[in-house]
Parts: sequence; structure tokens; C-alpha cells
Amino acid sequence: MKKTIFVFSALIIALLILFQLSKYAYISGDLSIEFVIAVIAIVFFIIGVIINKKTLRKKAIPDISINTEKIAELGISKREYEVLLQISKGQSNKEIADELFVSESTVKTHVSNLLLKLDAKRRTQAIQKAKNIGII
Amino acid sequence: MKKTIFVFSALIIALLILFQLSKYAYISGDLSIEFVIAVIAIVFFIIGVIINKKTLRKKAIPDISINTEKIAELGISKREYEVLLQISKGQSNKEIADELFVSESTVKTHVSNLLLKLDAKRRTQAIQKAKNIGII
DNA sequence: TTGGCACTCATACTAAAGTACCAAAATCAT
DNA sequence: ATGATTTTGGTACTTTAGTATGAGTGCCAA
Repeated sequence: MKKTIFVFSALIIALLILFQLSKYAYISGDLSIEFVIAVIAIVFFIIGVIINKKTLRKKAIPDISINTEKIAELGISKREYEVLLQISKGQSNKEIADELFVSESTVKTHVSNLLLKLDAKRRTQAIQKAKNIGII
Repeated sequence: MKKTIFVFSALIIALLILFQLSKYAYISGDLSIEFVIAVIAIVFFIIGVIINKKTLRKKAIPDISINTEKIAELGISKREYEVLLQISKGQSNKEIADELFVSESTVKTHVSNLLLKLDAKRRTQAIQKAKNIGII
């Protein structure tokens, strides 16, 4: 937020300078009005593009980075989260058990807890919900 | 493409008119140079934003639209695809049956065919594969 | 040191999911 | 019209998934 204020302040100052310079240059007869207008047009065109790009980027980034807090918020433990990731990869309970070096019973326990915490009835629904809240 | 050329032509013409008008208005003394510059700046700023938005939109669309060919390539029928979408939403066979107004047996048949065509062992794996090849 | 929590595992079920095989309609292109 | 494909549905069976319950172990903070 501080950065944004700083950038905008600098931008406004730069624009004021540009205005004065262009006015002076025109009055002194060194430049034609067409040239001044063209420079102004180009500068503002570029500013428009940059501002728009930043705005859109800020909208896109949150989708990738909201995860960690939500996981804690739902009370999902490390092990449960590992199981969740395996589920989303399409693994069966047995396959997950083998990869995490635990028994299938343990995996089932984790899955049941996950379904409760994610408020899902099936593992497929758990995948969907987990993706929606951005934790996978 | 024709549309793009037309839009750009219209844009250039409009800009030339704007230039001439602003020049005339200034010379005739009706407007101050500050006002003319401000108008030019605002107009080009807006143009910059719009152009940039269109460019980014064109880059974003391909990600969503590579699907149709792949679906045909895998021999997935319309009905099967509908079932696939329901599966990815976390629906059970019974729930899918109710939404598509068919029996659970029918859904099971479709699911079995989907698993074969997507080369998946489970519905969760089918979701994963379908997402990877971009058909959902 | 002790209660709480995460992790582990088992048994015994119930409920879904998935397979195999068959078959009747509906749809569609030639 | 007709052969091919799609869609539909059933039965019977096997395999996963998911629930319920109980319990042992290890770790960490009060």
C-alpha cells in the first residue's frame, strides 16, 4: 500500500513536469503542437497499458496464494493435507497408503476426517471444494 | 481479422479528426492548451487500457477452448461428456442420474466407458486426466 | 507430568463405485 | 430404409470407499 502511494505520487509529479515542459517548448517555438500532442498521447497510452496490466495482475495472483491460512482455518493437519493432495491426483486409498508408508486403515481415517473438515460427502467433492477455496 | 482491421481503421481516422479539431480549437482561441492536452491524455489513456484488455483477453481464451477436438479424439460422446462434468463437480452416480433424468445403471455405463476412454482406474483419476488434457 | 492432539492401526460394517454381459430403444448418416 | 452408433437400462458380482468405534504411541505445552 505504501508502495502504491509512492508510485502514484511520483507519477503525478512526472506528469506535471511533462505538462510544463510541453507548454514551454511550444511557446518558445522549438516544437510544433503536433509533436507535443503526439508525445502526450504516446505517454498516456503507455501509462494506460501499464496501469491496466497491474490491475489485472493483482486479480490473478490471489488465486495461487490464498492457501496456507485456509488449511489452518479448517484444522487440516499436515498428514491430512498430504492425503488430500494424493486424492486430488486420483490415487486410491491403497496407493496413498503405499506412498506415505502407512496402512490403508490410516488413510481411511485421514480421508474421513478430511471429508468432515471440508464438509464433503465423497472424495470427488473434497477435490472440488479444496480447489474452490484454493488450498490445492 | 477483418473486424480488427476495420476497428483500427476507424480508430486512426477518429484520432486524426481529434488532432485537427484540437489544433483548430486552440488556434481559434476557444480553448486553452492545458485543456487540449488533458483531453488528449485522457483519450489515449482510455485507449491504452482498452487495447491492453483486449490483448490479455485473447491470451486467456485459448486455455479454455482447446477442449473440443480432444473430446472427439478420445471418442467421448455428448452424454458421456455431461457425465464427466458432473463427476468433476463431485456428484455421485445417483445424483448424476437424477440430474440427467436417467437411471443409475445408465450413469454407471457411461462412467465405465469414460474410464476406458480416459485410461483411468477411478473417477478421481478421470478428473485429473481430463483436466490435464484440457477438456474440463 | 499429564492432558490434549496428531498419527497410527484394527475390526466390522454399510454404501458407493466399478466390471461384465446383455439387450432394447432412439438417433443419425448414407 | 438400414446399418452403425448412441443412449438407455437391467442383473449379478467384485472392488473401493466411507463410517463407527476403540485403542496404542509419541509429542508438546501447561
